[in-house]
Amino acid sequence: MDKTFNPQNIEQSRYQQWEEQGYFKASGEGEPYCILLPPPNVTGSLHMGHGFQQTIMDILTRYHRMKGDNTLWQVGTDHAGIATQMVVERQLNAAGQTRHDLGRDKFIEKVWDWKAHSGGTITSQMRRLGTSADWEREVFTMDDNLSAAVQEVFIQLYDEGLIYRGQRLVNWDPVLHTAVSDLEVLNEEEDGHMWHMRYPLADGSGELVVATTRPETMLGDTAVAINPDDERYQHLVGKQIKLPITGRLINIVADDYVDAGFGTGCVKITPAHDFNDYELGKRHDLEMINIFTPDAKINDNAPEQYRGLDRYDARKQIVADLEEQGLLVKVEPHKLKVPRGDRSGAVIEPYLTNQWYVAVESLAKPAIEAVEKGEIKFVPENWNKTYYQWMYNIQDWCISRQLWWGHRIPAWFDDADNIYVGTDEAAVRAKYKLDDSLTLRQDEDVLDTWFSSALWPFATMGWPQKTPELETFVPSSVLVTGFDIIFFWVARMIMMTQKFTGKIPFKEIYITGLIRDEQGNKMSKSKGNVLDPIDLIDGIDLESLVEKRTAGMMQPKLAEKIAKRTRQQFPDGIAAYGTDALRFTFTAMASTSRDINFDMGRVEGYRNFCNKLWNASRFVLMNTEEQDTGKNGGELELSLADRWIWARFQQTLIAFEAALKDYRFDLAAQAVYEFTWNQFCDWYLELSKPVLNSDASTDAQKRGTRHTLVNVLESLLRLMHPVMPFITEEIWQRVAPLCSLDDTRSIMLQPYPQVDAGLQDEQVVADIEWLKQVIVGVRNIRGEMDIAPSKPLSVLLKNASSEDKRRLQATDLLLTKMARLEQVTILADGEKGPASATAIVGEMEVMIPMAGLIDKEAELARINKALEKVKADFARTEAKLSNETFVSKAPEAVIAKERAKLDEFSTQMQKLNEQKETIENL
RNA sequence: GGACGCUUAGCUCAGUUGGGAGAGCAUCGCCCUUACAAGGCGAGGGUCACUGGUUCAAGUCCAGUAGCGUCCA
Repeated sequence: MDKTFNPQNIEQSRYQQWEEQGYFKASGEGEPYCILLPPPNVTGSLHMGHGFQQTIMDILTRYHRMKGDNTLWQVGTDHAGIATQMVVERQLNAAGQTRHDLGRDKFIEKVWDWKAHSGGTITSQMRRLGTSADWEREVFTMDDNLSAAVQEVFIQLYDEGLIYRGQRLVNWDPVLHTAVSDLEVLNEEEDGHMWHMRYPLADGSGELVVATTRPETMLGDTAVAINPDDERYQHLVGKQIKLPITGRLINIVADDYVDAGFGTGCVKITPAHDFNDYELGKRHDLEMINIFTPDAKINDNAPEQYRGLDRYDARKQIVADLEEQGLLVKVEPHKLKVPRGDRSGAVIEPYLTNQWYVAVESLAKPAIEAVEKGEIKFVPENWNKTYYQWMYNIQDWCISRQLWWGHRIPAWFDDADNIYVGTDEAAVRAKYKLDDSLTLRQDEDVLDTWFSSALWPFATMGWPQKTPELETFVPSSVLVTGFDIIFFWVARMIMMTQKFTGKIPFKEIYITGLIRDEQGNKMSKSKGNVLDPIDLIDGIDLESLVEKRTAGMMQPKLAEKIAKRTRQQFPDGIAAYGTDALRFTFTAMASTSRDINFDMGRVEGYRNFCNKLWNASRFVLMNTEEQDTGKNGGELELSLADRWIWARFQQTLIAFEAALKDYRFDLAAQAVYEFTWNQFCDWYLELSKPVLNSDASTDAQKRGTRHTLVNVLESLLRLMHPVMPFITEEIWQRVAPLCSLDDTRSIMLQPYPQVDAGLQDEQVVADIEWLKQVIVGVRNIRGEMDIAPSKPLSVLLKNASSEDKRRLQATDLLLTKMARLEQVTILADGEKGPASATAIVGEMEVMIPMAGLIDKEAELARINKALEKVKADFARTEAKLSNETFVSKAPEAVIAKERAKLDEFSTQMQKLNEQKETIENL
């Protein structure tokens, strides 16, 4: 084995073997356990959030597989309508073409070409993470069978009246020329202005001043609203305004929606271009005047001089015109929330169009109940509040998109715009008994990508066919995802799965935190703080990293800033930490918090942990390979240390499994880290050396220790395999032949370790803890007295009880070696011993005579420090116990514990005082 | 405006039904001891944001305040 752990040499070939051997497939035996991968965009590449969530899914998958469950991790990708269409369109544009030049069919062919060549990026990156998904079952949301499911669902919902077509105000992306759902719009605060404009009353009796952030929309105003309780304006209700520029007459209406304290208290109402105004307009039966083209240019409903102007040019013009007419009162700087499309970044325009909607109310009800009844549980539980809040206020879902790439809506229109829904034109004609002479045209639009994602839990299992998978893996076990798509996806899956299978889609929903940078900022291209998980695995040099972070930056200043920061933060680029270290980092950071600040220091720490495990394994192998490990029989005599490490392993296994059960991956990681490093490496390996290296050890003893070394390591590897698949497999392949195992193909196929009550032994644990205390006591004195670790010492034990003596006898060899002692002498009762530096272990004092070794002042200082600490402890405990209410009200056990503590502190104080006196008298 | 969350060591974070403040990294000493310097041994470091309440006992429960953040309107 190499002296240091080199992940690059092992990972990819191991993965290939696993995949080729078909180890990722469900066994078909045992309890079903299923995880659905939230399908990543086929255009996407792996980001830290994917890495994090997929690590967790893989831990659960590998764990349950080893536990013997019938485990399926269902993977696939999402066709990502807008994103994918944009990618391919951009390529066309670069070649001087548009999609319209090609036409719909040719364009879609191009998209499929693109998918065939570049669509596999994210799935190959997933493989680098070690994800053990069943790739043979990989699906794509545009596959034939999934498309059939989409059609089926659409048709059924339409036939039941749950899908309808209607004219509504939608979020319109004027760049992409499509409607988008509320969830695809990001509202961010931006600097803008508030224009105060004079609106004269029609009867010439005065004027109102309205404030707006969008003066250009005045061309579509159909009312001015005031609050009904606003005494300033009450008397004007019912009067009319003569709208400037257009000269149209509009009403003054009263509505609670208006906040009298905001702006001037008078609000211009543009029902066709604002969601609140739209609602208000419906309440007051106002006319809706659309003033924009699909490009957000002024249309023919506006006065001629503005037609064709872009909305922002129109704004300038209108403001100028108003000013000229003396109708502009003032302009103030104003911060406002600007809606932008999450794909295009364009300012979204509320726009009146015909769209398809799902009426969700009846679907939402059982979906809410499933969570209320506890059939579906959120982890952490608190997220159900977010879910309820959304579900109780759920709006009908706009599912049509004006795109080419996606599931085309299975609806046909005749010339009178009657709607016919069915799988294809022939089916439609048959279904509705239409005459052949009637011309039909199919709806041009496609469905929202999330519409197909919502069917994921059952469509991936073969629905609408009745398949065994549908029976076995619905509901799935747990959904691992981020809170950002509870609405987008989780809620919709629950609704659709219940509707079409009568079952819930999953039993638990584990909501992960969001990975941020080390300062808590969201990772984003524009901030230049994005980390690529693959770079953490393979490493990247500084220049490539800078290049990557600044590529395609439109603003040179920003690029410069990012480059500078990157050079500062990663002067040597990023080291290759390997997949296991990255996975362990994700695992250790998976606590209950909703934000996770990714700290590079921890990746490095866990890389070191991998190296530690690697080297510990080297040590084990060096001492067991080609030696008798008892695998073929022979007497095994287990030392105290051997029995101790087995007992500690049981504790670790229990803690690890309990943590996994609660989805506390951080605690699981901590348990395995602590055991491996602080118990197995720091103590057990050291404690095994005296046995292995001593001529006094019998064959049975050596065999026992070798057996323990190799078998504890083997069990430990299995325990941690779900977290760190590569390094554990690599080491296990060397270790397995030294154990009595029938099947050594892969650690993946091994059973998970089981708790063995027979190996739990509190007495042994206490004995070794005692030994550790004595050793640490001696080391302490060495450290603080500046005595070389290599110098052998003589030690006296004072006030040793029979238990201490028993333990000393049982651990004599270990103690001598580990503390580098040449002699251990037990003082007789009452014997004082020479002046010494002392460590206290329970009632016993471990003394190192000072003669020639120890500096009087230094030892006094040490004693004083210890005394002060004990005194403080004593005082606190004493105060507690002398409090009568404490003694009368606290539970017996607590009081007894306090009393015991007081005794302990008192003994320690007494001993320290004695020592102090002895040394002072020197 | 509504909902939710966070504030514990220099940094990143644990702290399970209330009962002697923890880890990793960083810092400071000493060590190239035959698994590991990506290491070993040891040390220092905290008014648990603030105020009040409940309790024998509060980092933990309750109320309020401040700061930060997320989502929804």
